[in-house]
Amino acid sequence: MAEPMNLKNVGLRITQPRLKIMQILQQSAVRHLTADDVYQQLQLQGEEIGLATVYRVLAQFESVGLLMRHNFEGGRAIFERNDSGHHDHFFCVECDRVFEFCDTALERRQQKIANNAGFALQEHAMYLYGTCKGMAAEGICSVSDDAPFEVQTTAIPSDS
Amino acid sequence: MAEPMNLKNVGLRITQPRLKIMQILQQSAVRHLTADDVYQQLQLQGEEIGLATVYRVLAQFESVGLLMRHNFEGGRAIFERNDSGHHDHFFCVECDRVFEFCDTALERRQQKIANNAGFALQEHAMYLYGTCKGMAAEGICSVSDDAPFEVQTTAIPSDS
DNA sequence: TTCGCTGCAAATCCTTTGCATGGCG
DNA sequence: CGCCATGCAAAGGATTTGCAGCGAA
Repeated sequence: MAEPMNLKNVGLRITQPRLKIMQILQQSAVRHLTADDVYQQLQLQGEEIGLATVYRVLAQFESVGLLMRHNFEGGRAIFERNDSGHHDHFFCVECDRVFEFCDTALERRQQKIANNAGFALQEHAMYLYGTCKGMAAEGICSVSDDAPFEVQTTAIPSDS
Repeated sequence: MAEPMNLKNVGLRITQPRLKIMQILQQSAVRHLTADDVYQQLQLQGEEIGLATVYRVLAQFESVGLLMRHNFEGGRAIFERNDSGHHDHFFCVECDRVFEFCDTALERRQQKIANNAGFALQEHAMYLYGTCKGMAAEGICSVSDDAPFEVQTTAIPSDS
């Protein structure tokens, strides 16, 4: 994966709108963006790219695996670049931010549940909803999307 | 919980539309319904209840805990009666059915992850995607929505 | 040049809301 | 009888689509 996000690699014609949108996705410190977020960024940069094109390009990027589309609560789709391996999400209902984590014990447990039930597990999505540390302590969110919170715990017994 | 779904118990005025909608929710073999599914059922039964009322009543039922609202993929809200305790969902990508399960070890693990990170966990949603037992074995789904598959495992070590 | 891509606007889909009427308590 | 609830229609927000012109290969 030397070139994780390359238009040629996925068979899409190279156009200005696609290049610009990809640039925004790659450079954004915030990993979780709505279509409108991308559109706003384009406008800030003076680009004359229509919202319809943003939707079309994001859908194309998703279909070739460059992006993942999430459907959190609230109805709007959230796009995330697909370059950092699997992880789950924590959504702060107070500050509306999305944090990421990955817990291998949790992953193993999911696999085991599927196995026990005779299900062939392909993938999963887990969303935790609650209040983040900063919101609870001071009424403001203290964690930025730039440095998303991560949990990588592995060895804690499940029945602790 | 002798009367798990009773309008009086939750302080809602008893009206025909609410009674009819509750009846549909209670009698439906399929536990996961969209607002339009409910509306279609009402029309089949010859009821003159507007779609707006369906949405309003479902929202009220949700706010008093009779229903849960899910936002699966696809943008439309899915409502489910809240009479069987918390559970997570397994989607069979072959037969498009939804199964339910609840695993306490998984629940504990989620709580622990949140605790470690300083998050106040309010709720969560977990969706496993894969192929169900029947599909894998015979090409048809062997489990009906009427008798949803359940996993209640509790004591399996997380590091198996 | 060719055919895919884009912008714009209109169309869809799902859901919510305003308002006058109707029905529960 | 007083209000809350409902039906209808219209508004709203997110996303998709039709179509003529533009641009990459």
